[in-house]
Amino acid sequence: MRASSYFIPTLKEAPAEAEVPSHIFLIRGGFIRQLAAGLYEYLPLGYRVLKKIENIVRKHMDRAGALEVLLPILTPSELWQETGRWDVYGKELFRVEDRKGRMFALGPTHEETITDLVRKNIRSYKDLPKNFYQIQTKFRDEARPRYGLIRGREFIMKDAYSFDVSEEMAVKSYNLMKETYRKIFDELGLDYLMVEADTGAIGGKYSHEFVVKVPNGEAHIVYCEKCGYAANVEAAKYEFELDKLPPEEEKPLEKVHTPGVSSVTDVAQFLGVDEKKIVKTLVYILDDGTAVAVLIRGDRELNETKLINYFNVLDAHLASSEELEKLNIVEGFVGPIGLDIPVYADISVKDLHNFVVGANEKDYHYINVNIPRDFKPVEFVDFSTAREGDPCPVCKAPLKETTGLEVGHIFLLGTKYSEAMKAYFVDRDGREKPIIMGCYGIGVSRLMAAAVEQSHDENGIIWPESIAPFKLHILALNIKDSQIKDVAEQLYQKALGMGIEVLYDDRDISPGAKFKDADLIGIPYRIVVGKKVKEGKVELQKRGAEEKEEIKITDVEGFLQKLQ
RNA sequence: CGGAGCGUAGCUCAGGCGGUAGAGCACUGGCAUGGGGGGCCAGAGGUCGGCGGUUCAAGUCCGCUCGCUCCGACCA
Repeated sequence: MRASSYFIPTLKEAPAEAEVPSHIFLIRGGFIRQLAAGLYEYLPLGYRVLKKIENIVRKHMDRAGALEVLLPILTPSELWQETGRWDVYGKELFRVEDRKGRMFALGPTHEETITDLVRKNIRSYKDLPKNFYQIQTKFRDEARPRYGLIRGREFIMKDAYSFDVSEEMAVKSYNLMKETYRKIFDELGLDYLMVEADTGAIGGKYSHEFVVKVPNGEAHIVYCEKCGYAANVEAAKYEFELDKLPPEEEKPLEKVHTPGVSSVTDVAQFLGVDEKKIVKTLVYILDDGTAVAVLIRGDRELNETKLINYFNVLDAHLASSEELEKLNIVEGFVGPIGLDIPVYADISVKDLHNFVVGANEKDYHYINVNIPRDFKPVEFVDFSTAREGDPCPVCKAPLKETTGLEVGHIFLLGTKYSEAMKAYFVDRDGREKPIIMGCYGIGVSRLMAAAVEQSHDENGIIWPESIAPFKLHILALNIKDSQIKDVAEQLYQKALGMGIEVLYDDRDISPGAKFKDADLIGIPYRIVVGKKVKEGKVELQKRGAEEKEEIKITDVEGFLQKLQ
């Protein structure tokens, strides 16, 4: 491709709204442009990258035996009503009405549609297993689209759905996808982790996320370097035993005056005790309106996902001042003793002795509290958020913490959708049974951003070879110099003839501008044709590497062969 | 959805004290040049987000509205 007839509108300055490297460089490099919040246009260069990512995903999905389909983006509301998600999915669902008043959703994901297809066309165990996938534009009316391609309202996703006759077979399908995902992300050249995850609103039995390690990522991950355990903090466990305080003789319960002192730090300081001996009492309101108290040691953070899962609700929130008042609970001095609502305790409170809690009375705390002498929680549950340094739940080595960008998520769904939508098959024994499902997503357009987040420098993008828009960039530094032009032209034709994807910068602009653009665009290999042609030499460079290498023009062919 | 900020040339931004709009870069033509966004000359480009109000006069003041961004909540 000749740069002079191509379309790469690079920018010297980043648009004011771009904050993160992938957003800045994809816009500056002429890969994408923004149309509206969360909506992006893929320009020729950007679309080349996107297609490369798609094709790598497609190749590995096909090899795994998955069957590519294309489902309508518009999905009738009736299907969403069947699974209850028309209401549950909430405002994130883009809803549209046709001229007859029938409601549709712009598909944010396609469990309903594919399950409908399968229930209408699969009747027997002989038709299973099957795994259908598609690569398609998805729509989610995000409350807050941000960071360019990382969180858009319209984005490209690969979504796959497996259908099996038994849980055992479904696990096999799930594991096959797990391996397939590894191959995909390996080939994309990304540094990623596969982590245990929470299933969230999609539901199901268990799930794993694939997370690209980037600074300031949205996903918080803990992982163990020793045994390989890794999990999203939403789902992460840790081995609490190692962090327990030593046993103590029980002292008599005492109420102490603590005027205006209510935060853990303040109470610990005021009473001169370790934060680990202060127990926080958090009042949560579940989505059915029930209030529960949850105790957790002062140095630990509560994990709302664990709480929501334990109580098997869709949502829960910390009680507001008004809600506390209605319950007759004294804000800032809440404690388990004499509380009228059910009290649950995090495992961090188990075997804790002579600790401090609020006295349910303004400006008072109890000290030397002991279980079960002074109160008895309904149950001890793991409610706390794992963090760096906590012992690994598998091997007890200290956990590490990192942030990342979720680029893939796989779920073993079980029968959630097949039962709701009556997707049954007739088994070998002649009985009708629900199909066991799994679903598997990859954020294709987000991967483009993830690759840039992970691979760039201050001058621009450094594309992994597998997804670079072109493999080779030829710069003719002075196109008016006929010798330079002839040599560059020759090399370009030769590369084209060898089937190498090459971008030839034949524009009549200054050398500096060409170098800057080349760095910004980030094509892996570069041949610079300049003054040295007079000595029969050109320069080779690899994007991201400092060194330049001068080689004889006659030797370029050998270099090109390596790029084929 | 709560909080905050910003909308002036293609991009980055100035002008804010009311008096008919500017810079740098980009763009067009010309000249000189050619190894890291370089120089000189000339030019084109704007209903100052929109609607309404105050005023002799509004980019500037007031009200409403739309859009974009950031923090948080939320998020397969």
